[in-house]
Amino acid sequence: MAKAKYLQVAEEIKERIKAGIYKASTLLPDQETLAKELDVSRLTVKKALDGLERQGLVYKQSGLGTFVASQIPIKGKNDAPANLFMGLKKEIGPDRIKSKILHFSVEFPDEQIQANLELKKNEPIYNIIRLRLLDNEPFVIEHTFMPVKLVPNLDETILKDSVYSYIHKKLHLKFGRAYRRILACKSDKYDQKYLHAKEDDPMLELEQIVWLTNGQPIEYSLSRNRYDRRTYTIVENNRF
Amino acid sequence: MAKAKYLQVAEEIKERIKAGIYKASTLLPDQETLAKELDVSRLTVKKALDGLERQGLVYKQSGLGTFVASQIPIKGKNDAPANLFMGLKKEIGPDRIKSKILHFSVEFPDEQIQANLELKKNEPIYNIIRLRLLDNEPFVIEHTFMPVKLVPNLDETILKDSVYSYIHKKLHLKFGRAYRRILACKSDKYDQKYLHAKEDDPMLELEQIVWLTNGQPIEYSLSRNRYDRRTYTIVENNRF
DNA sequence: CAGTGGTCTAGACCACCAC
DNA sequence: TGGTGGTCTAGACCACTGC
Repeated sequence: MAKAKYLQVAEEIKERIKAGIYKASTLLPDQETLAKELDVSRLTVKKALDGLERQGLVYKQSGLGTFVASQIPIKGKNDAPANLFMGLKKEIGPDRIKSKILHFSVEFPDEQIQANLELKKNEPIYNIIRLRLLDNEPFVIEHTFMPVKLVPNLDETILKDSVYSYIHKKLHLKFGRAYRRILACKSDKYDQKYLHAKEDDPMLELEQIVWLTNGQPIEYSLSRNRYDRRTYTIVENNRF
Repeated sequence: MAKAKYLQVAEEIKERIKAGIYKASTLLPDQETLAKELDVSRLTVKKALDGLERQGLVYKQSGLGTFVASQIPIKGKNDAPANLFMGLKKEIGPDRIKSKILHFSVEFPDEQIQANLELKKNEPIYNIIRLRLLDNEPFVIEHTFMPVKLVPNLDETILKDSVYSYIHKKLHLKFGRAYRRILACKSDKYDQKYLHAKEDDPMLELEQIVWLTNGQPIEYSLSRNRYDRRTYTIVENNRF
């Protein structure tokens, strides 16, 4: 089955913006015209534009039309979108990311993990600590907890490769939603040893719970970044 | 004019979840049933549920139904949603927030501000630094730049009260989208003096550009928080 | 006033899931 | 196989904007 029409339409319009056919701060053709040209209904065009508006690529003004949004001037090289559902390998590229396993065990969950992953006390979890290297430089320490029952047969090979790809492609599970918290904190011994953070260097931490589309929590994790290597970004639209 | 039906429906369903009529991890009535009960079309119900799904309150499974999402177990007292379009006064409550103006001037913008606010070099800006106090305790330092042409007649009274409320209620301008960056950094003299941060205390900074619904940038700002007083949270859904 | 996007409807067909 | 949500259509009316 092909992708939904509204996604194809969104893709097409996105391409045209990228290609410069529709230029920044100018009007797009109106929804009716686009609908006729692309041979879909107006509602399908609107749905596509709604998606692009949420992504910040266009904005609409009732009574006027739909405009291409201006470029964002403060993009930085350490920026990472805070709303992604993918692993580092996919985000940055498999060639640039290497992983070193600092800890890998199976345990019974303590009370906090039981609550975060909705588990009973005798349902085992993986306790994983990985150092991720970007271009062979220490980058992030990821501390991950996952229920064994949802991710069977996890091993060192998968941990070195890509856990997310294993979950998606082998187990055919899909991520649904996530709750994330971003905070600053002081560096600990681990950060100093593995990320070469100094004692008075701040750390940027991302704490998250990820749920599958069927509502089951599959991951609770903490990612600790050096403050000079990572920033998190959010594109937000007031209309939704 | 009353609010759109799909927003009223969303509100109604939200209330029922809060009231416990629909309980966590259980099925909602199907869309057709809800549509009949609330006397709207099925599409209107779906639109309402889409909104609630984006907010993380429910999740849908094709073929099964719509479920009430489980409670989030890691909510903390310093959590602030990273996707809000409102001032501190409205977020936390006007009684608990006080503001002290540390700096207020009108200037020509430097090159960075010109780029961030899409201004020419002779279009003046406000340069505002405010210390915000929560329950009379130092909380955030906000450094804000706004074009004078979009926000005329700004004065100390408004700065002490609520800039956002002035922009919305007096000037009738609406925020459209925002690009935000969250980062950790070291404390500077200002943080130490006004937020009583220690020299080796990390800071959590939010940098953002906010656009109006008509595409004009209205604000570039930096909010500096003590690491132990603020965390930013994001609810994200993989489907959108 | 004309043109734009926003909303809403009834009806149809499809994909997905449990049984 | 039956019931669920996902998509799509044609058509209608409304609200907002600039002229």
